[in-house]
Amino acid sequence: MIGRVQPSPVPAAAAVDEAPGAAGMPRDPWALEEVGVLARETLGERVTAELRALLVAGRLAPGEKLSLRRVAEALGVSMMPVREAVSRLAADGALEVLPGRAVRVPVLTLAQFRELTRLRLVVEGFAAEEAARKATPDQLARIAAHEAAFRQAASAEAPDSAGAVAANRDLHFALYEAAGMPSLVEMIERLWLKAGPILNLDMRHEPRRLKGGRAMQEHEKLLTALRRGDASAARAALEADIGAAAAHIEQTGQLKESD
Amino acid sequence: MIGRVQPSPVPAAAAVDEAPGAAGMPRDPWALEEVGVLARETLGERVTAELRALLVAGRLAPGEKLSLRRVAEALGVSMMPVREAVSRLAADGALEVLPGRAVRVPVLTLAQFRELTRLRLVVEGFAAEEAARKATPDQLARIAAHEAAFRQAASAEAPDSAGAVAANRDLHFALYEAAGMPSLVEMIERLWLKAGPILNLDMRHEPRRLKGGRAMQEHEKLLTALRRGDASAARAALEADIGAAAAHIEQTGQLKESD
DNA sequence: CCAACCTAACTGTGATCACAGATCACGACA
DNA sequence: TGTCGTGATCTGTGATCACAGTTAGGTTGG
Repeated sequence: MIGRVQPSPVPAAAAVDEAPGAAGMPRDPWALEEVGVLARETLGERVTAELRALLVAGRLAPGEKLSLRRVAEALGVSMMPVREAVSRLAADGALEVLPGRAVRVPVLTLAQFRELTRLRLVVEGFAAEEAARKATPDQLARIAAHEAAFRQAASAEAPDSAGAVAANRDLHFALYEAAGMPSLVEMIERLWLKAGPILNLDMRHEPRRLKGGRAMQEHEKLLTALRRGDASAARAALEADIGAAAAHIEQTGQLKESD
Repeated sequence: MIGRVQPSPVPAAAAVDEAPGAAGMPRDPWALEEVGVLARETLGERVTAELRALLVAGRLAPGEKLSLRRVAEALGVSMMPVREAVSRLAADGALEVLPGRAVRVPVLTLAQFRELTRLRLVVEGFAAEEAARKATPDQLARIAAHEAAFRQAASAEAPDSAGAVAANRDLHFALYEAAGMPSLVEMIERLWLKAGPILNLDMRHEPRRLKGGRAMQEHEKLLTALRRGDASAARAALEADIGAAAAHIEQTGQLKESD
């Protein structure tokens, strides 16, 4: 069910407020150069972003079926933008459309999950190395902030599972963006889109499980490695983090056995 | 212009002939299990595949503008499937849709091309290692066949540029599929989709340029490494192949300087 | 009481229409 | 002669309608 979608479908096209009215009297050419191109966000992109967020956050469970019409109704838009969004996500493998049936969140095979994990180790490990070499102090501070947020959310008396998931995601992607390679970040986003539903669904379900303690350790090692500019240590810490999470998922047995 | 699109737009829906008529009298249940689900290919997927093929083959030049209506007319379909195809390809970065203007093949910045090359070295290098470990004799034979085809097409008196491009693509992807990791292959396809237009447009333009000789050397080294199961040698050969091609592209100066 | 059929609701897919915005070319004014 | 305004044309985007296929539920026959 898509019922509990983010409750802000109505003010859809109200985000582009800074349109500078008419362009009458260009007396001050400097001011016009600073406004940027005011990127118009199409409805389809908006729906795509919405679904992506739900997927990486694990709020759409594997096997859950989606209906174009219901999603459209829930988001207050026509069926058209939803079709576009689903097309894109299906092309990425983040959703799958059964032949004549419905569109649903893919359920990963054990083999598929293991392949995904190996790819994450290769790609995200490379990103960690690169980030260790090129991260600026400002970026380091931002990563540290997310690490603190994760620690607080995960180690509190009443663990904030949603907050931990979000902080973990922010931490990782702050790291990856520090590598300064946009296409690499997109690549990793695609991997997370596929693995997100299981990974974060589980993390949301049992918040403080060994994932918590282990993740915090590795995050700390990662930070010190980044501060020293030690690429291989950063890679090792990140690989340990990914590996620990993957091992935990595997032993919960939420994965399909064969094809 | 989409004018010189593959000249087979008319027999579009004529490929799914093996529909077993009516399902009257299921006397032989065994036969029914073998037919598979006869994957119905939707029109949108067909158009997507068509455009993908054009892109990786370099038959759509960077900066070339596409029109949904013209592509639809050229392919003999409605505008709808083309929209879906363009949406998917745009999500992959293989096409880009300017805000209010048109959809066009992206023109890579020098920096973007270098990033893409680095990612290819990481990902395709990993695939080569994995293939060296797990390739079966049958897969090795297939790779060798493509290598022979490339050699013949590239070293002939009148070089067959289109054939060389196709053989090169087949060779590489036979290698990557030998790694036995489907998601990895998809990942590499996405990279080729982005880099294909420049890479193969150039290869098509000047067929026997140093790219030819160098590529054949590295392909040969790659094959011997695969036969020995030498993972690091296979990676080295592939990296040399990619690096040589990339260096050649850079020195032709077809890339935008900044953003 | 169980199984098989049959109907009604719902699925994604494709086509067509409507619309705001951008592009481009022609023509008028300075 | 150079430059700006202006209208026709074409762009992608979104909505609505139509359709074939599937699914699920209720009913009927055994």
